[in-house]
Amino acid sequence: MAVRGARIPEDQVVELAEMFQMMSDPTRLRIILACLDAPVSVGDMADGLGISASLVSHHLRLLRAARLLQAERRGRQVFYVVGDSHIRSMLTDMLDHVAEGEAEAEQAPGA
Amino acid sequence: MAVRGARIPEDQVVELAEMFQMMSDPTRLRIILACLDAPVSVGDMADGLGISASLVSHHLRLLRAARLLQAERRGRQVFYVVGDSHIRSMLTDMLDHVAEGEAEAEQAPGA
DNA sequence: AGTACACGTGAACACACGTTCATATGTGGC
DNA sequence: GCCACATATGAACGTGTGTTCACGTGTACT
Repeated sequence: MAVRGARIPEDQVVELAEMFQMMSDPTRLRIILACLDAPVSVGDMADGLGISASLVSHHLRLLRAARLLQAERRGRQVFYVVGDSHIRSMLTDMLDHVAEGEAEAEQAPGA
Repeated sequence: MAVRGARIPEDQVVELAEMFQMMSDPTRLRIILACLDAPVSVGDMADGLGISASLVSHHLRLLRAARLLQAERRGRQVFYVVGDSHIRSMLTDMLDHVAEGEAEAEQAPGA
């Protein structure tokens, strides 16, 4: 039997995998989620998430390179937002999905 | 300013990150995509994707544990499918997304 | 210019991850 | 029982990755 997955171009699979990899780290995912609704400065992220500004900056570099976050200077601070609206809606959907899953698990314990 | 991301429960962020991590490896992502529409046996995946059955099995173990794929025995073969329809639609959407991106890049080269 | 603040970068470390090879488990037919 | 086939598992290896610490860059203000 033919495998459908093989028909999808390698490049697109790799690109998609790279996007997922950006969201595969809890710290980095928290950073992305913090920039979902409105631009947030690097310092506020560090404070809000309880991690060093250096670590935030390292992750922001990757997220910028992957075009998941857009940077904008305002004074001496830099604000980051989720650029792609498609990504934004996908993330909110996924959040609801895991929230539902947790609710079900609480409803039917032990299964 | 308050960071919205901090309000989301740690557990859910971690769980979501784990789901994304499952899709963050090209090989594993190809396996998932191969099981999008219909159940596929381990051997067919290995053949179709051009990788060893052992490697496929290793990845399938993770995907099973993450509840992304469901296993079903039929004779001496085991068939795997994407269990969650939410995940299925999310993946097809994401595939379209990257496909569009590639199309635009081809339309406006160099930018 | 010089100081204080916000952010970015580089090196180094420990750890996790994907892959391969060899071997085990399980299933169906003789 | 035995054999062939399909899938699963374990160990081992190289590589990638997240984090920390120290330092560099850049921007505003006096």
